[in-house]
Amino acid sequence: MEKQTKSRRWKQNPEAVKSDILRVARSEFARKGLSGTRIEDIAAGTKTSKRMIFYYFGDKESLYEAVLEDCYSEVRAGEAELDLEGLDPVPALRRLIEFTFDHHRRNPDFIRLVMIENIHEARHMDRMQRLQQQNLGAIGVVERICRAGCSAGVFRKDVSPVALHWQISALSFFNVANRATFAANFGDELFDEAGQALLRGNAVRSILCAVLARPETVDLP
Amino acid sequence: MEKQTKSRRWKQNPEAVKSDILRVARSEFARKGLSGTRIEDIAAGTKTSKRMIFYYFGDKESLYEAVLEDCYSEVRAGEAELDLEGLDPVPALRRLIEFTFDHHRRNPDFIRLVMIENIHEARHMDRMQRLQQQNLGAIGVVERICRAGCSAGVFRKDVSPVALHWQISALSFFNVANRATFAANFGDELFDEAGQALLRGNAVRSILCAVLARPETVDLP
DNA sequence: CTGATAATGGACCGCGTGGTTAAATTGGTC
DNA sequence: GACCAATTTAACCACGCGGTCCATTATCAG
Repeated sequence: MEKQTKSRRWKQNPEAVKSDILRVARSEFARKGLSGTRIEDIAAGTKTSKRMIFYYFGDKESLYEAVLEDCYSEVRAGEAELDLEGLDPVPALRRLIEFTFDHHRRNPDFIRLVMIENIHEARHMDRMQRLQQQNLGAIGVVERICRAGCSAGVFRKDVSPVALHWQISALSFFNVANRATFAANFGDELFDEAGQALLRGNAVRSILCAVLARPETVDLP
Repeated sequence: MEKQTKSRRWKQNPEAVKSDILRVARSEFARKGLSGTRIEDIAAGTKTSKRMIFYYFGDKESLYEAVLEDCYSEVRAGEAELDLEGLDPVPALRRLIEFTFDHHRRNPDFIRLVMIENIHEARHMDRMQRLQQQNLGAIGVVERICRAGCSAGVFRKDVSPVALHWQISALSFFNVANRATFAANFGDELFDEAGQALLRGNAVRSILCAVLARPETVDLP
């Protein structure tokens, strides 16, 4: 019984077809949204046909949800690569902020899918409870930093891990999500390398500063 | 020649019809996006017919642009009501942040339209240069505060007005735009009144703190 | 009143698009 | 080879929806 690895590879390969579809669908949905995407356009980018999309995913909405879940998992897996073990609270938090900022920049399709999901008031996301665990993990990182920082006395006693995560997300997310309109309104100076470095530095400074018990004791960038 | 005010009011009233259409269209586009919105749905909410929508606005995309411009003007007009005259830099900035935070919360449809416009990579917004002036006005407020704060020595010398505006927008915008997915992932505790007060206070603290030359000299909330 | 124009109503059209039906091919099993 | 289920192809369909045509009414100038 050497099925998956050998016999399947001869000609038919459903897994490959499915992930091929998911790949193309992700980019289409991210670019055009749920209603804006045409299944035929997805099929065109695939090695397979429109019919197969319905064969494997049922309908448009289910495909969209599969894409969302797929993309989310991948991104959360990427986040898991961040290692803060052994770092003191302040450098750990600094690194977390910088990492998140960069990570969001590297995953614009994910950001766009989340934007789109917000337009839909998270209707589909609500249904996928598989993500909840991974999300708790994301908060866990912040929580550990907060505990360490508080008990060491360097953080304010009243920092809220969720609010802190919110703040990190807000700056990192907005940077990618609203780039188009912000640039259209106020110019694109903030979006070249120098501008991005400035925003990233500002993010670190402002968040750290807000969290520290005595900001003046730490040198901020 | 008492046209607008009298004769028009008898039966026909194009301006009223147009603004009626705009009103309904705004809410539909904000909720469903450009491709997700059905003109017939707009018509259904109007006192007039689908036919008239095309009569006055030509096609769907033009209507969408009209909505965008209309909404933008209204919101920018609302912003103009903020009066910072006579305030010192620090309280002025604090008030600007609080005002923006609240103002965004009060205008979710505007936020959603901007989100949607970002999905479209600001394609339509680019074409409406009528907004540029109003946008410069928005930056002007920040600029004045910065100049005052810098020359008074209370702000860091290197604060960038555009970056500062970016930061204020980021927190205020994300708070409304990503409420759905954030709540789906991490719970809605941050979105009741207490949570919002916390986020608003954090926004003030972190931004102020990042801008001040010597944070420890000012009492932060 | 009359003629011209702006504003409506309502039926209508065409085609893009999500989704399906039915038949053919493939790979594995005995 | 015979048989079966999974996979794939190609043609097809229904209909929602953006947009239009044509006839009718309201308004105003003269």
